Amino acid sequence: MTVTLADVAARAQVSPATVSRVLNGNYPVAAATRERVLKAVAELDYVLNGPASALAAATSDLVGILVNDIADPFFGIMASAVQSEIGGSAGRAGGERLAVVCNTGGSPERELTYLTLLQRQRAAAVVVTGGAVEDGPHASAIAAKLRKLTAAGTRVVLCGRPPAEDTGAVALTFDNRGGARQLTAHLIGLGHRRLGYIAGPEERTTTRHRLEGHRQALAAAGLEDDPTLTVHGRYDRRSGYEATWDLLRRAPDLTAVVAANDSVALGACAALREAGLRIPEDVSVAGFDDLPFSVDAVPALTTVRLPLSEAGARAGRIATGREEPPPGGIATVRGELMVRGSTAVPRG
Amino acid sequence: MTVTLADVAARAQVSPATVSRVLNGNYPVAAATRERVLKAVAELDYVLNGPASALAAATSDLVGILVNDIADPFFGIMASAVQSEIGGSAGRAGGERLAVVCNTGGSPERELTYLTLLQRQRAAAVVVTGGAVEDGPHASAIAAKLRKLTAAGTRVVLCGRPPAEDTGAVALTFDNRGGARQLTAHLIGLGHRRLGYIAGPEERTTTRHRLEGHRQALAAAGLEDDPTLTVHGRYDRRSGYEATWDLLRRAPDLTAVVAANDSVALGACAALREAGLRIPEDVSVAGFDDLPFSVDAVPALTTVRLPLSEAGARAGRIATGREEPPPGGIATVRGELMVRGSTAVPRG
DNA sequence: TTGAAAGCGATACCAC
DNA sequence: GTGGTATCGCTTTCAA
Repeated sequence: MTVTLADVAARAQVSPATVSRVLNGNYPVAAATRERVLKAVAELDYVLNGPASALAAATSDLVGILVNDIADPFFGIMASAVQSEIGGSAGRAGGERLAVVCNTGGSPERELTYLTLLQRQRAAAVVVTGGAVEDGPHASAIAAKLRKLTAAGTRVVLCGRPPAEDTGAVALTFDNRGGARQLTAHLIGLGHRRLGYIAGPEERTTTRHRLEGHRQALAAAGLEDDPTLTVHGRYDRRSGYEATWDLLRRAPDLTAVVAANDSVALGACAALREAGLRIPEDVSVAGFDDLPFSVDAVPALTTVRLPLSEAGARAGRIATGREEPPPGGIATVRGELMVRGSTAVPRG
Repeated sequence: MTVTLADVAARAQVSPATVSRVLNGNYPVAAATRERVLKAVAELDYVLNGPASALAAATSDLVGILVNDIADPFFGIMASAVQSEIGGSAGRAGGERLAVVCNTGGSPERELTYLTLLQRQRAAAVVVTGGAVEDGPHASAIAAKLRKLTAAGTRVVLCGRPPAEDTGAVALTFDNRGGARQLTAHLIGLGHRRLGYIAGPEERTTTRHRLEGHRQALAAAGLEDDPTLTVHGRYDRRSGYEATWDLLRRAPDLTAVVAANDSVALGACAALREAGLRIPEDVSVAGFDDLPFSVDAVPALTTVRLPLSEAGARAGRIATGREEPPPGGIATVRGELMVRGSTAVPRG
């Protein structure tokens, strides 16, 4: 029924071993023989059997990419960069690697499930993106899994997530603390004194780090860290919308809102407009990530632009062994403050 | 080194066959035996070897999802829906299926490459999303590949792409023509007479269909189809931005712009604002897709909302055999016109 | 440079 | 309900 390597061998009048060698290209084969084999492959329309190949070779050419939310361009941009980087170069059996983008929905359980699935597939590499959940048992279960993966020869790269101790995983982390500090400091420099802060989910590392940076900036300016000005929510638009109404209720005198993420910032803008406030005349909005559409949505937005593509590309290269991991296995990638004319108009 | 099924069998004092049955759960096994096996699995921390399993069973639990641009939320939303639908139910070997999201970048070559890669992996199903390229040789090469996939038992579902003849692929198509007709008719109903149209890439099916719908609406209203009012570009923001400037140069008197896609619409808005025009007072903007962020970016946008999640979910269910394919293998999914208060203010 | 043959690890058929 | 075992298709020594 299906064409096998043996069929190709028969047709080309060579042994299966030779066909395998031609296909994998990592072995000397006489030019004439190679021609004959390639011809047979084409004529029979032969397609290598991936599972059989992976079984025999004890590795596959799958590369897993874990993302929290595939519908969020933040991850889409990173995943895209990783993928184009790993797909490019030649690998085994046909030269192409298959990138597997897995959507965890931010749930540690699904993250673990996907890691197991990739382990089962004997993935060549795994890139885990996005902030981690800081819950103890989950974190250690994931660390244990990462350890097993690296032990089995799978390269593991954490992209935009803090290093995992003793796992053998390489980490490219974003400077979330520093970025948030810069962002808030900029607003304070403009004259803002009452700043609302919309944070992400409580137990995430990104949430905590960004919040810490925000507080550092407040402290550095001698401003009080009024707890009523901080609201937690999810990393999405709706959450930003609701949190902003919440903030306006609690502190009608605020003049700026810092959002821990671009989607959240968009929701904040929607709420502000609905409340009859003008951006940036009445309230300045600032956010993290700087996704392309935010430029259109909020022309005056001030953001910290994270180098998603660069980080993703680098993660992809490290995952495929085309770039040396950073010394110590950890590198910190810094964001850039993007100012698009936000102004300070302390109200009242 | 690595733990195999045989090791588990030895430890549980049963045969490999029994372990396999317990793991796959599709065979009667005595409760006591099952317990013992599960215990051994846990103790040895055994992980099934996917490739070996796929080889022996002649199928894998991989499901491929092809998208044109993973950084575009349009595809992210669909992919997310497909994935959550296929991951949900129990399958073989552990109950989980692995969704493989592949980024083709809109290139037919890469599409073909990925289909081959999935064929090589003996994927259980493939969901191909987004418009197809209408180029003859490519189209037929892809059709041939789809035919081979279905012949090999892989379920193929086209989601948001026109049916492929005689391939055995199920098609869920969006009513792009009808949607575009509705959209343009709505604007005409508001009083607009000079409408710019920003189309997608020339050779795409979605581009052509949406443009046809637009023209049908113009014709129905007895309006001339001025070719200078139509501009082609890519399906992204930048393209919308450039095309809009182009349109404004050619036809300064236009009062509405229809964009073939949401990202394009955002770019159009940016250009209009930059040109000093107000939306919707001076120019009304209308678009396709209705992505979440567009609500914030362009509160007055009129769009055709495509049911991306529903279509994706349905594609996922069909791909996993949990929903019957539509009669004839083709179903048309209709979009909904979303009006957010765009107005007609014929200028001049 | 090429061929022969021994696995790789799980599945599923056939007995018992 | 459970065990034995041929088999899946390819890779990779080892020889020639």
